[in-house]
Amino acid sequence: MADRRYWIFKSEPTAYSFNDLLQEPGQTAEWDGVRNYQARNFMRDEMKVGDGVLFYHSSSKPLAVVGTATVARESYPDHTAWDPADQHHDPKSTPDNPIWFMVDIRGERQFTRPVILEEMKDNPRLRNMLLLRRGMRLSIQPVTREEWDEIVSLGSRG
DNA sequence: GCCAACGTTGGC
DNA sequence: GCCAACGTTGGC
Repeated sequence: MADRRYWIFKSEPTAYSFNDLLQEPGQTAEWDGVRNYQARNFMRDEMKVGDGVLFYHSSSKPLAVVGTATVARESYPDHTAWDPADQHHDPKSTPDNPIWFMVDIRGERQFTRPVILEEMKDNPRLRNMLLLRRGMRLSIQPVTREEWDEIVSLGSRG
């Protein structure tokens, strides 16, 4: 898969954790609720089935990448935007003219140990990671092959 | 709980 | 189209 791309998805584990993903049927879940255009564009325009996903726990202890997932379904409209009862309801989005999109991801591997944010900051190989940039709040970010390899390698150590 | 760094909204 | 006000994110 020469053109496989890599991403990092942030999630607050109190809202949805990596463990929650692993307990889904088929370990697969809709990544719904994203209401940021840049993150949407990544999902809608750039993600392909098979892309790698680093699963990052934000606003938690520890702040860390805890495992990997893969994109299991290419983007399609996020139906939660049409649901008035949903927390992420957006009346501007309709089935005829959807604004928000999502992909499905499938849990792949839980790390043998979390790769914590502090450690990532100290790692010269991750110096340029978007995640570590001041003020970078995007919940979905692209990750380079090198960054992916480094983090997966760190997370695979005993 | 604080607050910096955003993104969005809406008046003009 | 500008930009102040506001809301949110997310590390600290």
